[in-house]
Amino acid sequence: MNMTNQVDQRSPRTQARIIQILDAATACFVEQGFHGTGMARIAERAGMSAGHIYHYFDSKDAIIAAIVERETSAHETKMREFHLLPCENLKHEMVARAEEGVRTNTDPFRSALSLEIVAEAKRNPDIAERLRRHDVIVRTEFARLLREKLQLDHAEGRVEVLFTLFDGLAIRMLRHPDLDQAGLTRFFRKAILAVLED
Amino acid sequence: MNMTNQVDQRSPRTQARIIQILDAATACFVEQGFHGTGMARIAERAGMSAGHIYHYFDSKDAIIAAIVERETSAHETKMREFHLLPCENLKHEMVARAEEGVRTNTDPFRSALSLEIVAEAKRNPDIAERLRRHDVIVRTEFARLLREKLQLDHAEGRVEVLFTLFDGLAIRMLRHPDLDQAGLTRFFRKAILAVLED
Amino acid sequence: MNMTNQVDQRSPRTQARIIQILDAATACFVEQGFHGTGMARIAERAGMSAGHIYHYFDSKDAIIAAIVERETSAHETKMREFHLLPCENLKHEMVARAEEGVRTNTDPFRSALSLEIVAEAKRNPDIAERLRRHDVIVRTEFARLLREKLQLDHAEGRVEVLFTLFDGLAIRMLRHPDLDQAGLTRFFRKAILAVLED
Amino acid sequence: MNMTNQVDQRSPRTQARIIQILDAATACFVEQGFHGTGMARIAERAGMSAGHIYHYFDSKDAIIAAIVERETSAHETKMREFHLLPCENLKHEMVARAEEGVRTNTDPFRSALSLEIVAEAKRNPDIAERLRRHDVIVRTEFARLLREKLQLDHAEGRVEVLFTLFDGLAIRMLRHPDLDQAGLTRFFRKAILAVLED
DNA sequence: GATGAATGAGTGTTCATTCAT
DNA sequence: CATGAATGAACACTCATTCAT
Repeated sequence: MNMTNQVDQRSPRTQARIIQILDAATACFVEQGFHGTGMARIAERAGMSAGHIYHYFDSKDAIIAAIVERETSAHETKMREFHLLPCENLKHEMVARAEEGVRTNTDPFRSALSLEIVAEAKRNPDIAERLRRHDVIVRTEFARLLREKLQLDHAEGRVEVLFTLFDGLAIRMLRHPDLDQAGLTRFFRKAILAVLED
Repeated sequence: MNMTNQVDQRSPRTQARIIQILDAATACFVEQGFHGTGMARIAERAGMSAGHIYHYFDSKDAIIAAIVERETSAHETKMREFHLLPCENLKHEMVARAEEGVRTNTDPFRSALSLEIVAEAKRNPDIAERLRRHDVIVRTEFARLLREKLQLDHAEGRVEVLFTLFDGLAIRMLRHPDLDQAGLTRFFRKAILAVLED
Repeated sequence: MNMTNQVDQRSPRTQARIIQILDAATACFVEQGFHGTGMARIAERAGMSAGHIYHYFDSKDAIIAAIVERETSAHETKMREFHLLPCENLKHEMVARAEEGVRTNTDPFRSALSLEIVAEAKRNPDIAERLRRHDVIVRTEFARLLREKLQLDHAEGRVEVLFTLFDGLAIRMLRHPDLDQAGLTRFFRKAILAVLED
Repeated sequence: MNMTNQVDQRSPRTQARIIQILDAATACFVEQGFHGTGMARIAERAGMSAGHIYHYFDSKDAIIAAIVERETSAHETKMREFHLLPCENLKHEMVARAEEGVRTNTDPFRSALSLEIVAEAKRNPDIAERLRRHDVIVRTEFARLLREKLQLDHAEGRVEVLFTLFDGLAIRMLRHPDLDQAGLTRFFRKAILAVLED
């Protein structure tokens, strides 16, 4: 069901190297953007030579593809947890999780990474395709949740608005880095509840 | 108070040239992104030589800065129109405008441009600063509107959520280009109304 | 009939630049081979920056392609001169020209260039194709000459051997740079005459 | 007198490894050229790791040097066989062997290898030197043969032309891969006989 | 004003070679 | 003996920017 959870055939050392590179690259991309980051800088931060990165990744593009894979994979796992929740009080549980989601998505690092991925998707069709495949999955599953567990009609439209809200946070943080999270969360909750209403 | 409304000292010809360049660059950036667009391409599209662009702009960065200026300026003007609306039925008028806003923000060209600017802000502090200055203005004015004309408390928090919704649309379009706009709009309206409720 | 003799649309300055680059590249390739020569060295020798070469040629490969074009073109012109010779004593004229050809093909620069092109053809299919197209032309024309003006049968086979002899000179020079040209020419003539005999 | 016939001090296993590497490298060089072949590819084809090749060869250059050594050595052995032939009918035997030589030298693999070596000699003085030392040997011996067994004067000049013919075949094959070998051979023979004539 | 020739620093990427294991 | 991780120098090529004309 989830190909990314396959047993990794690579040696522990190789896996560690890959994580080193991915972490270094993620940090660089967050700070300076994909195009603003040279392979040399990623290499330096990952503690290896630039040339050696090419033993693990075919190209710079392959690095961001792997980062996207890691992020979307984690996100899908998170989303899947909703299905395990009990039906009763699901709505309030969702609101609680949404509040946690606001905290996560307003984290400067996460929001910056999110934006960087989206920006790269704009000019890299492979990244765009990954993002869309991922979106289909979480969108469909989430709509099914609303339909089956909350007996809501027009689930797709509701999901679009909910996802729009969370997507918007990354840009919001960029425009207003010092926003009052408490004030935001208060009405975020109201908006979500309104979207989840009959 | 508004520097962008200063009488433009430049000759009409010069102004026309500048608009040519800005339009060409905007189109290029939307299609291929800021870093994917070379000065040569902008020049070609603007119908002049690459070198000549430097008579009007100091650098490539200055071009995107001018594009951002133009966009934020237009946006501020749009926002200011709300103050001219009659108090009665203001809420419904706002919802109506919001629906128009959804149409605008989901337009492929506008959403792409919006995203491109945001992406550039991530690595260009000058652009980020412009975006933030602009955000302060529209945020403050819009909050004042809610406070004074709709007698709403916690206006800042409400504004954050409203702006988050609109910002989110550009990303949403990227992730799900074929989304059903009608379904989205229906719950978008519900969310907005909830945020504007006492 | 000869596309390379079309009126050159390029400005004299551009033409001069192209010749500069071609001459510099030819010299470099002769001395250090195609793969042993960096763009920087060609640029230095041509008296311009490396980057600027790309205003005139799309790639390093395009440079060698142009060199091959220039060489084959000149060679075809040379070959075509045979058709203008009077029929009587044509055979002796050919032998005389052959002796001149030995001098040309044993010139260190020419033989080295010739070898470099052939070497490059081995791994660059585009170059190989150019060489083959050129060979078809000169081979066919030369065979026709033998057939029509010298009334020789099996003209193709004779041409192959004659061309083999001249092609061999470049390698011969590499293996024995100090060879006695007079001694060689003496028997070269005998071989040619034998091939041209009834 | 002949260093290549020294008793090989290396263990049979080592010798086998070296042959593996040499065969793999030869095949790679023929297919993709010396510069187009990476050590990784040679290693893969030889069935060992890239690093391990350096236990047997000091460098990539050393591999091609060894290939040249192997080729020239075999060629010298072949040439030496002429001395064992009876004097009578030697000329016709030589022509017969020449025809076999045409077949060998027009073999795609052999001609490609031959050209690759020559190309490498152009930029690697060590290879050039090996080729020249080898040429001195076979040239001298062959001239002695013509002088002593066929009573020919100007043996050196005759040898140059004969060798030029055989060297030319590799290039000829590149320029005209589909040439009619029978037609070529017919006049090849005539040329050789003419060169061997009093 | 307007051109486009020219620069040069910077890019991602390759690959022969080394060496710890 | 054998591996393959690791290096680093080299490479072709791009592009914003300048400037003589």
